[in-house]
Amino acid sequence: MRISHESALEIRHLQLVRAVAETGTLTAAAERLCVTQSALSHRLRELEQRLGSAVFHRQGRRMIPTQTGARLLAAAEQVLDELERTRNDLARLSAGELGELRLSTGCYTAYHWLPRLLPAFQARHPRVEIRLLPELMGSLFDALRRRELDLAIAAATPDDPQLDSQPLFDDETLILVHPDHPAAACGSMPLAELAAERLIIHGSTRMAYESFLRRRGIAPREITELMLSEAIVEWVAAGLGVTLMDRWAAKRYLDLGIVKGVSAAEKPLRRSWHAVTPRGELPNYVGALVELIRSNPPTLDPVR
Amino acid sequence: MRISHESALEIRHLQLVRAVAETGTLTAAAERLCVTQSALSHRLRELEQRLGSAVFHRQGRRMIPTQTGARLLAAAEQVLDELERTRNDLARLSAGELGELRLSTGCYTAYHWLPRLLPAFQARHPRVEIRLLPELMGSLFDALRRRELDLAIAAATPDDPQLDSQPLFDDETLILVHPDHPAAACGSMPLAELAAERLIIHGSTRMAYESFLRRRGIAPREITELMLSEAIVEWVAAGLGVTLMDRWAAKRYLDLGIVKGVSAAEKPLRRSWHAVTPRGELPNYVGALVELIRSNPPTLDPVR
DNA sequence: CCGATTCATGAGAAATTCTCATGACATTTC
DNA sequence: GAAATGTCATGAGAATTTCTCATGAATCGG
Repeated sequence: MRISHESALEIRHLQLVRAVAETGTLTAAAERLCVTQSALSHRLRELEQRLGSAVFHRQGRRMIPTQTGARLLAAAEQVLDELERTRNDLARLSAGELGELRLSTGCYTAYHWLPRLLPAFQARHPRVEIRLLPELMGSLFDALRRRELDLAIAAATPDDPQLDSQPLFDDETLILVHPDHPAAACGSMPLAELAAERLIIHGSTRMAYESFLRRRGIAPREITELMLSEAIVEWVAAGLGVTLMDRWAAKRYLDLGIVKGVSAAEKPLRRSWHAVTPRGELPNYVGALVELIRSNPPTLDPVR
Repeated sequence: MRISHESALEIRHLQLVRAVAETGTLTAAAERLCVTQSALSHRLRELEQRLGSAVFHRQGRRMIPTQTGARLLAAAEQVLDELERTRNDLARLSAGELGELRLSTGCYTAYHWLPRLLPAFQARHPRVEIRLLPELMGSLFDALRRRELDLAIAAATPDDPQLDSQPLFDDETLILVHPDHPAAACGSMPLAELAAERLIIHGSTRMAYESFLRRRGIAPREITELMLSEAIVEWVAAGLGVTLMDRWAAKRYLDLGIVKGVSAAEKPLRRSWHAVTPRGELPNYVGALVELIRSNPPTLDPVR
């Protein structure tokens, strides 16, 4: 059973107050609100009974706000305006014009190619804010499941019915060596030879590469971890070791000629990158960004 | 017939969003809002249908706001908080603790004695703002009828069923003369003798006094209008003429001895001041101020 | 003083919003 | 992995709210 309780102010009351205060009569307010005058009269009576005090003075045929009415009018303006703004924002949200896109790659890779795509994306979705989240609790996929993330770029595809995945682009991981390194001449290098090298590697990718090599039974002589790609390349260029780096991340340095990139001799180290999203309805701009990445896989060319 | 229309956001929806966002589940929210879980489930479904998009992600047994939900949550906080503030203010308004008291005397008289009463009034009604309105369209009584005024102090009582009136205090209007004036010695002066005098008078009271004298067939030799009581007194003290002034307004200058006050010889000029208010319910602090004035009629003594 | 306009009111219809009784699904526990 | 527990979803129908319609009463202006 539903108990009739001292229900508070309703939107309907605020609309009434504003319309009557602005038009000066119940009749005109009724027309504006598309109801009968009688309905508003009942509404007003109910409101005044609830409040226990008059909201309008009945001055002949005019309705003049009491002090109570004046305070209600102020509330009405504020509340109804906020609801109007909310309506607008929600419309833009569902049209995908407004929103937030929380993105992570779980490693440093996006820092290289994402900035190149942003101008094109922002041109199409000017009011969508892209937030690149570097640090997350647990794995990338957990964050997606917790809805703390809208999009993850990962080299692995998840086996989880709650997550959707689609391929973005393939890339080859090169071995970067000093130009005078023997492998530089022949253009490839057996992975096993890494055992004789010092491997210099980016901190954020260490785990991935280390386990990748371990699965092949390869243990580099020494692993040095640096947090800056440029520094890694300088070390390699100085002959202090070799590194593993995705082709498009390395391209800058290869063009400079200070290091050489060689493939793994057995077969190239290919990595397949995927866009992973939570299953279910997503803002359409998420799909738009994924499509933008797919159609403009990382290169150093400008994006149309 | 009532047409089912795309009604917008309701308070009820905002309460739902806030409660669910804060508690994390529909069930807990239902308990907080004192309805069944089923009711909230229906409400939420209806809201999502209206908006055309999900408000919460159903993540296992947790409800996580979507971007739409997040925007709604922001609106909910703002709107519900404003409604709470409104409730508070309305409660204080009807308790008379908060409000506005628009007061006018239609002439300058209140400037003399009202300030003396204000500290006592403000101590009892700290959040009531007194506004002294000097200029009004039409008469004082018209302003009351139009509800532009809460209280008028007038020497006349209105004959209008829409207005209430109650006596405040009586006062005598003195004739102020130069200490060497012949009337100063005997303490009174026939009104008729004003015909031989230059009457110096305050602009705001000119009309009242002039018609008062005319009704008695008295026309002063000359009338000079000044807008500052102090200036009027200085003129009288310089022997340039005489003036009419309420006793309590004149007391300051009488004490200084620079002018003398005498009564009308026929009988003292008594004026009966009244508090006039619009009929109907009034904030109780209006009555409080009237009572304060009645129990502390104008003197120059401090008010308890 | 009459006609036009306005707010108020009562009765009953219409629409909304709830509760109750379940079902379906996920998570935790043993 | 089955049972126990807790969650949201759903359909039907009751309870409540809120409206419309048909008037009455009061005010205003010529």
